[in-house]
Amino acid sequence: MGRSKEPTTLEFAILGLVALQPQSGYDLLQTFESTAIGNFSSSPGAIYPALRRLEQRGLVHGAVDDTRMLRPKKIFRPTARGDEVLRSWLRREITRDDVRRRLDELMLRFAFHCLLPASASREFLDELAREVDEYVAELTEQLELFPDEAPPQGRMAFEFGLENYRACARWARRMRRQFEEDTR
Amino acid sequence: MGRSKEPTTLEFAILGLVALQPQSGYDLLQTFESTAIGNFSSSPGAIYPALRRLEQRGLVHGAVDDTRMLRPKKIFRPTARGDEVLRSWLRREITRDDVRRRLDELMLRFAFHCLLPASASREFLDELAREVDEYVAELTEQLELFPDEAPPQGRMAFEFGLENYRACARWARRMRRQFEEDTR
DNA sequence: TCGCACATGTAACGTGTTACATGATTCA
DNA sequence: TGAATCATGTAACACGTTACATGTGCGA
Repeated sequence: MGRSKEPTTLEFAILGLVALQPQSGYDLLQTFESTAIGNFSSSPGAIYPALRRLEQRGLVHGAVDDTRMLRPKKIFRPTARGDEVLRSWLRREITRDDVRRRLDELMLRFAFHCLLPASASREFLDELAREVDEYVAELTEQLELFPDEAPPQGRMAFEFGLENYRACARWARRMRRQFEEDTR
Repeated sequence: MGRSKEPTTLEFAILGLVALQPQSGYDLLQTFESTAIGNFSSSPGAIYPALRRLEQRGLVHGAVDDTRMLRPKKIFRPTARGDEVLRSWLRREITRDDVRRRLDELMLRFAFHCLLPASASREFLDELAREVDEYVAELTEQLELFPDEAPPQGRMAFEFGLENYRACARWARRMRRQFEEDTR
């Protein structure tokens, strides 16, 4: 029963999906191919090995579903430990590095926040807005250091990154307001 | 003399940097650590092997700079073939898949567009705006298929992606206007 | 002479990508 | 009976990450 390693983003994605809805490897494949979650990789060559790793580490368990239809599927669902690992991932503090380089993983985390009480989503969005604001301030300072005589395209690409982070902060605040309305 | 493989994003980043300014592996390391380009990985363990691959494939060449200072550095610069490969990468048509999953690589490409005449940047930005618009339309349709009764966070995360692409299209058009002003 | 910045690497490891293999079940 | 879909995998390969190794020249 592996203590061991931090799951991959892909493994977390799979863990979250089977927590939302227990399903087989093939079902997962379909999901990855047909929905936006497919941005986190894809293809049997990644999914099946990831599933097996999760099973070896005791985070998911597959049981054969013999409500005979086509072929019997192995339906995976999180174990108690898997559920724990997933939830602690979802609640994990948002770091500067998450914002810097793993914004997509943060969004994946948020997508699974329906597994937690709404208060967790509120905290997530507050924390995100704060972290992103700080990072935007940092980037803005860096932008001012760009020499004016330099060719413009580098600066422009940088500005795009900055724009995205500004949009992220706005998004977080807008979503946050929706949670207030929903729970009042 | 390797014909051979498409360079990695990291390899293109390095190729572009030495095209802008010939430099040593260590200089590259500094650049990756200290600037926004560091979002494309980092650390000696990636840079040095990538440099050597580029050299083996004949895309860059390093010459020892013995204008004796500290230790002699090996200064890398693109070969004729490397320059060609770089430029054809910069001019490559923008695909849906680039937009879907490699927006960061697209921005890297644009950042190096100062190596090309301004007309290339205009074409790039026009093409990007068009491709992104189409993709936004596609995503908007998908958004409408989300069931209303589903938990909201998944939809919200999806909306964030959509927002980013809208911001991207706006950015492309704004930059495009700057190029008109600059060249009129 | 101690330590730090300069400068360049290498080895182990895990994981994702691509491409291929296999076999069951349904339907035309 | 053949094709398409369901369902699950495996093998080769390359790359990035992490961590470690090594040595030089300079200033305190």
